[in-house]
Amino acid sequence: MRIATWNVNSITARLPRLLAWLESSGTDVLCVQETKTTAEQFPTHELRELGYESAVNATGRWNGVAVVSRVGLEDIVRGLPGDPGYEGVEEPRAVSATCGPVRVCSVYVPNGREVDHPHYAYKLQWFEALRAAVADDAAGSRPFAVLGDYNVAPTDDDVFDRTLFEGSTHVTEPERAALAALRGTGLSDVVPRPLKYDHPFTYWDYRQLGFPKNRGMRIDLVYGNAPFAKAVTDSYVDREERKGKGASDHAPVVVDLDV
DNA sequence: ATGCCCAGAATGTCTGGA
Repeated sequence: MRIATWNVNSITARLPRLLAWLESSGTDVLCVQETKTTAEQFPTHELRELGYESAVNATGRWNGVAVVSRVGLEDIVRGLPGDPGYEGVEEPRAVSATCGPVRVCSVYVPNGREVDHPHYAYKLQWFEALRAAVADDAAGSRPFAVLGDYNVAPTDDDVFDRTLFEGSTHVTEPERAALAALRGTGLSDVVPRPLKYDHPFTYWDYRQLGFPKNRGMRIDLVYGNAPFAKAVTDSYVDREERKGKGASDHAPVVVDLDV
């Protein structure tokens, strides 16, 4: 089984590339982030024509997540129990589903903006809600993974130049502690192999030749429980999808499983 | 070559992204 996660930065803008990539890559289950649509605008019908069902949690121009599967889609849970919300509004940042033998949770963790911004406190609160929400599945015997845009670089090697990130979100100790707490439920980081260069970056800024200069970050992560991790046969970043006109600023992370 | 922000809502110019 081939599972992937991809922050598409608008599923409407990305639809031609998304449909082509699903077919060419042979992906069975795709966790999507930043759909930037309402649920009604989500391309459910186009995906169904390719043989994929969709579980969508989306409300408009910001955020939005989905699980797209051609191997079954059951027990859909939209949102996160205990989601703290931002400025009184719960945002569409999580959706879970069971796809054949595997359960997945597609997440779009809040950005945080600046360390002294309320959005940063919200980010840490959201991580704690995620930890609590996935603890049972993480400890279970069924293969389970939380896949998505975590908006945290787990180590200094996961950014192209650590000195440029001092004082910024995505690299702070509390954010990395939140990742460690999540791993503490029984999840481990399924680190992909890079297809080029030394580090498996998953995001490159659109500006200033970020991608050609490989000024990237690894912030799209796959955290799998022990049965999931044991089944992994390969994992890589499909950086080809970051190339050319009409690309997202994130590349898909692909995981192959023997399940 | 992988190439010097993009998307959405809106129609001028913000917000958000990381």
